[in-house]
Amino acid sequence: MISIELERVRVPKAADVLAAMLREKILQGGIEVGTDLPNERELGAQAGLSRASVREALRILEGEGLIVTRVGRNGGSAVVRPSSETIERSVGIFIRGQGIRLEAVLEARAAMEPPSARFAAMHRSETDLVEIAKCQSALEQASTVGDVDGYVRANRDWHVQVVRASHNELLIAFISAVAQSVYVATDLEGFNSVEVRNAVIRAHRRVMEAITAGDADAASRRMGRHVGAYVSGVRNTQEKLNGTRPKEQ
Amino acid sequence: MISIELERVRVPKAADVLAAMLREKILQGGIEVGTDLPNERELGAQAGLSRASVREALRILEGEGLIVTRVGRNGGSAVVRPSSETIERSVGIFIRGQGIRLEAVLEARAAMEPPSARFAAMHRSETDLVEIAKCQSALEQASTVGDVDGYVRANRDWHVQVVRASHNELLIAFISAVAQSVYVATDLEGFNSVEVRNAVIRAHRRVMEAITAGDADAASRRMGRHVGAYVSGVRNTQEKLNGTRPKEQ
DNA sequence: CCATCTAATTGGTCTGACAGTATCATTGAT
DNA sequence: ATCAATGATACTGTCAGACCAATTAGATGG
Repeated sequence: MISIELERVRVPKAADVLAAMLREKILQGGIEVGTDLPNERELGAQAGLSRASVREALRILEGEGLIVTRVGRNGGSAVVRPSSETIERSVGIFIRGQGIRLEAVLEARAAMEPPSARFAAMHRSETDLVEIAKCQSALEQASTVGDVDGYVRANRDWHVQVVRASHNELLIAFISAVAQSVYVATDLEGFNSVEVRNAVIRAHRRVMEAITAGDADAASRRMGRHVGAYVSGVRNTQEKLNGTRPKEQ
Repeated sequence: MISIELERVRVPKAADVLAAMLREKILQGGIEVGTDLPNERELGAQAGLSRASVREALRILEGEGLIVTRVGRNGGSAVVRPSSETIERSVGIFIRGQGIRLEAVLEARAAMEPPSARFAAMHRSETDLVEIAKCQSALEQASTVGDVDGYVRANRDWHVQVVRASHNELLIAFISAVAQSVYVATDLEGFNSVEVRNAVIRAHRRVMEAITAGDADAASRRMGRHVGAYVSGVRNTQEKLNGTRPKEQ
């Protein structure tokens, strides 16, 4: 018997094939947002598949954030613009699933935020400034009242709002995803001290001044110092907790 | 008739509920990687749902990269560690779906790579250096031969390998995702010139020197100049193409 | 001991039915 | 004529049951 070079034959599932077809039609063919796909029975008839397979394909696309499905008359699947939510979900699962340490998450955030602040200083609109200021007010308010959870939430919102001002959709998505994970993982104890909270508030103010003035270098530098201090703070807290610095593996 | 304050009642789908339950069990309960879930019929019996609903739930988890499913005897769904692939997929869809311009993607990359190079200089292992050097060889090889596509691919791999050396899983995932999108969107024309290719090769060498020497500042600075030049290059090409700079909206 | 066949187990697919829900169309009262 | 109630309708959601296809454990035979 002769032996032929033959790679393992792929047998994709029907639903995967249909999902891939529809995905390309939506992304490449540029079906406008809001367009209704044919109903499930119709799709099945066109593709020569059962309704079960069609539903599986639609569920895949829904998971990818490409369609939404509504029940009832005139219901069905409509094309939507994929939002950053999908990225945020997958990043959250990645962080939890890989067991990524808070320190590493903060490190990634510390890497992305200074350049984001730079872009924010360059591209911010008036409404961006207003939105950032709103978060800052909420932050200061929560701090004086002593509402630690509200404070941490406002803190997250402030950082997200700053990167929003950069008008770079990818950085917005990445930092939103990371900020959310930081928020849920943040040990509130670290912000029980008034001194820490006030330091954060002052740092924010200085960053906001730079962004408002359009001073890109200052915005980047000050944000760098701010998030750097944040990382060190968390690192110290954890060292105190563990007694020793967690070893890199 | 009295009117009660009543928010719109949410009716989640059976599959969503089951998927959420299993997801929590996997992530929080910490089911070890490799563990087999009960088979679909068994899951259906336990949850009191039909096999169709169970399959839909499993498909959701598969889309999230939490399980893999195999057919055949001793097949079934096994828990896996979510990889960066899921992030890369959702980022790719986000970029295509939102119609994000190449310039913005490069901008995000330019924001993340200098700090990544800094971490690489701080944390790189010997094997990291070897891997980076391999990509550089492939790059130079492809350049001398004139294999433009191979050159662009090796270029992507080099950048991914550098961030790998940072040992920050999040930055690795983000930059891999972005680099892949840059790769597929890159206009090969821009690299037809030998001068451009040689400039890239020289820049890479200087970054590698800094990373090898463990000089974090130099690594960051040089990588910043490198990717900055890249962005400008693409921007100029597109200006030439459009005759004018694309307006921000 | 090894190759081969058989059978059991599991996911993949299909069919057909009914329930649940949101919208449309009609009807009836004012 | 206007508008609210009411029924018809067109969808998705869910179910049950069957069969096909792939894979492998275990029996069988050399």
